[in-house]
Amino acid sequence: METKLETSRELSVQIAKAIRDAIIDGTLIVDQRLPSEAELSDKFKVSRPTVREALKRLAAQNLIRTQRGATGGAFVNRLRFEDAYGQQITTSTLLLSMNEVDFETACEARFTLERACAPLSAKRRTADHLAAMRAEIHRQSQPGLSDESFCASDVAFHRALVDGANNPVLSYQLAGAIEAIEPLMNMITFSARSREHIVALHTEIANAIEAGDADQADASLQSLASYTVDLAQNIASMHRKNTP
Amino acid sequence: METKLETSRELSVQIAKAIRDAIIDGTLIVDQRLPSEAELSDKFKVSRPTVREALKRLAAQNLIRTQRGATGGAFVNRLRFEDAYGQQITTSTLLLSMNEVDFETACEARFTLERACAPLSAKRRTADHLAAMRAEIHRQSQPGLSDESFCASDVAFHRALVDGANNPVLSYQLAGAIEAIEPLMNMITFSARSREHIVALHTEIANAIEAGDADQADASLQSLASYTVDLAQNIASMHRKNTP
DNA sequence: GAGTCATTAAATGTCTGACAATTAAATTTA
DNA sequence: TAAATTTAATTGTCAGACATTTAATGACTC
Repeated sequence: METKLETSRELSVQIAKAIRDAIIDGTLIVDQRLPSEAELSDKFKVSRPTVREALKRLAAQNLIRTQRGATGGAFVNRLRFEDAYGQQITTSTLLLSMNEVDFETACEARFTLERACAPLSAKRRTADHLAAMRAEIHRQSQPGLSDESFCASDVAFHRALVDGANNPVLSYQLAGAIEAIEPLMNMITFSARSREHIVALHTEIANAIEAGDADQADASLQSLASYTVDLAQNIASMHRKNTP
Repeated sequence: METKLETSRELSVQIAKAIRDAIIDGTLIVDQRLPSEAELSDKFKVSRPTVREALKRLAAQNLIRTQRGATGGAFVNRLRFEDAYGQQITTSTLLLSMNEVDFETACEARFTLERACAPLSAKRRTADHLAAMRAEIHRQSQPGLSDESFCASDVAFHRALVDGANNPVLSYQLAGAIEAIEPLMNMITFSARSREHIVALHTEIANAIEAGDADQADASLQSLASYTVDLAQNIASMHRKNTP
């Protein structure tokens, strides 16, 4: 582990950086135990609270985990895709809400990326992925489903589609794009008619994926994209009319 | 801000969660000042070090920033795309190195996503984006360029291509996919001949983007993708032969 | 009156030292 | 041998203090 620190910035930041770098460059490997807090404060010549603040920074990024007790300590975490998903989604959600990205932009990003996955999914999807998609379509057809549940099912459908590409990196990257948009989608009220239309398009997509027809899947996804944007624009314009 | 805390987990985790929730649900809005550490420790009935550990967790996620001095304190951060890029790239890099994703998978994800951006970029790129791409091509043609610099320029070229789509959400999502692969690419030694080939393909792509020819851009990207994978596989098999 | 400089107060950053809680290993005991 | 107990190491938490930074306040000079 590198002991050299810059000057000027906060100590806990510098220490966190030193440890993070050691993890990234492989000096500290997965599941390896870091020195105890007392040893670290010796090593870096700072007090224990300062070391602890640094460790908390790393823990917040899932880079380390800590265990109490005799054989306890801080251990380098194996970053798992599921952990990273969570971070991705939190960050993406905040980005979308705080930067006030408009729905159209977010939607375009989502469907652009998703269409890119469709050909791979058409080739590689397993029966499980297809079953998951069909199950969500079925759920979406239930009358009396709340708008939130409908949206949640929509997200699940699209994640199954992306997972069908059988590329964990793609799934990871897409998770942010697909899930982060859910809060925005939740502002839409889905009429019975629009739900019907969406379910029909989902069915088209599932059929195309089942048949291995990438072009058809792409076309249906494109329809769904433009329909979704239209829907949002209608809602927005109606909203503007009602609250001038 | 919600004061209710669960039991059983660490206090600093619970406090961080309470504040994070307040930020996400809008109770605390951007640039708003949090109570001082002393007030927070009163409010949550914990000591100041514990509050500080909680704040460091949030700072590590760029959710808050702190300022010292008279009017200082912790403020809710407006999460900016550039901040998020950094997080994305760190996480993606770690994921790739620790999960030992093979080059082919990472490469497939990258080029799949990038090809999705190309049509948008062909339509919307500004002169600046095009100039950036040409500049990187020029850099890549310089003899005596180190492999690291060649890779860095490669990344810059592809980021310019993606940025040309003029969709910040896309740029954000792609940043991880493109940058995280650089460490893997750095393990490749580029011969003069392979550099030449890559530069030629880059030129094809730039020309297609300039002409607004999405199909040609896609085709060239596809060539580049398979060439890159081949290159990596040759290196890998040579490596296996030399170190049996 | 305006501008410059010192003072002050509030806040975070850091340190010291202590105790509590937890956990695995070592030790003792039946 | 096996169960119970003790022990030691480590993180979690606390209290109080001092250092550092920063902006606002007030005093002084021109």
